[in-house]
Amino acid sequence: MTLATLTPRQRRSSDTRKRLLETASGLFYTDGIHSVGVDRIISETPSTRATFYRYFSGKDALVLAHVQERDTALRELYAEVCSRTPDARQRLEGLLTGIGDHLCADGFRGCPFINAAAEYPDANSSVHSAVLEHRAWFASTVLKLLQLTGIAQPERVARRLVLLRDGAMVSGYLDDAATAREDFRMAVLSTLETK
Amino acid sequence: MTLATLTPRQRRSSDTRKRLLETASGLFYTDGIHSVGVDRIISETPSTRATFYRYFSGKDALVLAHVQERDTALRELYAEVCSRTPDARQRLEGLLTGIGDHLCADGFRGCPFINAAAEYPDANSSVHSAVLEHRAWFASTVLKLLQLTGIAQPERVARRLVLLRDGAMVSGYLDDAATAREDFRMAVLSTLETK
DNA sequence: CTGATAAGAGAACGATCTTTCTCTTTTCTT
DNA sequence: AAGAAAAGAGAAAGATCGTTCTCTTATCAG
Repeated sequence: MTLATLTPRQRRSSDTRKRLLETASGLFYTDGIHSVGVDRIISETPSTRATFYRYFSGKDALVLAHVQERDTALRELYAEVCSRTPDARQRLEGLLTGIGDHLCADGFRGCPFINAAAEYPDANSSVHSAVLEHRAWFASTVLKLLQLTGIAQPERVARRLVLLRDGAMVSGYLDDAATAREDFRMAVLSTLETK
Repeated sequence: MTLATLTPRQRRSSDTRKRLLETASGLFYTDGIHSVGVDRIISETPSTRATFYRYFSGKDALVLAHVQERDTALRELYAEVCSRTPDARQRLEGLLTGIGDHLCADGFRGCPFINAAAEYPDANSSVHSAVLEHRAWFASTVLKLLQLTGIAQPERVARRLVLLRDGAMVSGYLDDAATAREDFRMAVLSTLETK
């Protein structure tokens, strides 16, 4: 359903929901999920409790929407990269340098999926499952790119790159971000070198 | 102060505190810090509220003690490794294979420091600072070992190994642990190869 | 044995959090 | 213009959490 098919009332509704979700997602990311209460989300949107519970069945649904929204945002960002660069090798480089730049961006506080998984250890949790789904998408995306570039042992290299990405996310958050970016860049280069 | 210098009463006291801390540390690690209340810790120790607040000024102090206890435990574990193997190269290998094995151990739920940092993003927090302190110790430990082995560019290699460790911790938690161990092992080997 | 200290047991307070509810106002549709 | 849908405003219930408190029992020291 595109935006044009919506009535103005429905568009207003979806805007309200989007605003609530954006506020929540930002607060969840910067302050941690369990540390942010519904009251704070509502008071900072601005909106009201009744409106919030009209769009979300509860906080659990909001947290799940937060993780899924981050997931779709990254998928769309990657789709943009693909639309600009048809070459697989360039797509891969754009993806990896994008990750490195992300570490140094303002307000970077680590990987939202890793952080969410830390707060939701139960593998049966819908939030935890959403994290695993995103990770599966990312891993398969990297693998496909490597297969297209014709690199040797694409599965092994793909897992190595994902490992480096996770480490860079942690290091960019808890160590110096610029150093983490450079270390990640160097590690990626030596990984992609023919061995 | 050794155990022999304590009076029996003091020994009993420190046992009670230790029991409370061990229960809390286990629950914090497996279920997340904000998800575990004081009531649950007390009911599972077993102990009572009054006793708990005799040894800890509050939950914040308990959380900090949890992180610090994990830190000292790892430092002591490393000291044991050092006492067994005097060679720096063997110490490094013991440290790295120990990390890999740790990923596959029962009840592994990721790095307790990374997880704690996800729940305490405020850099001024005592918990967050304790995480950074542990990471600084680990990074300097790896660097010293590399310097003793006489490897080229020890700072660069040390940062690479820490990056791989962080990635392995995340992957061991959210992906297949055995695969993460093997990927970590291979990445370490290619990092330590002379280039 | 006696006093002091530690721990067990549980009530209770205040704060916070999630959720539900009612009432009013605004906005869009017909 | 009239009715319907959405959002604002705020009270309040119900649960949980962190904390403090009193009272009793067990244990060790002198």
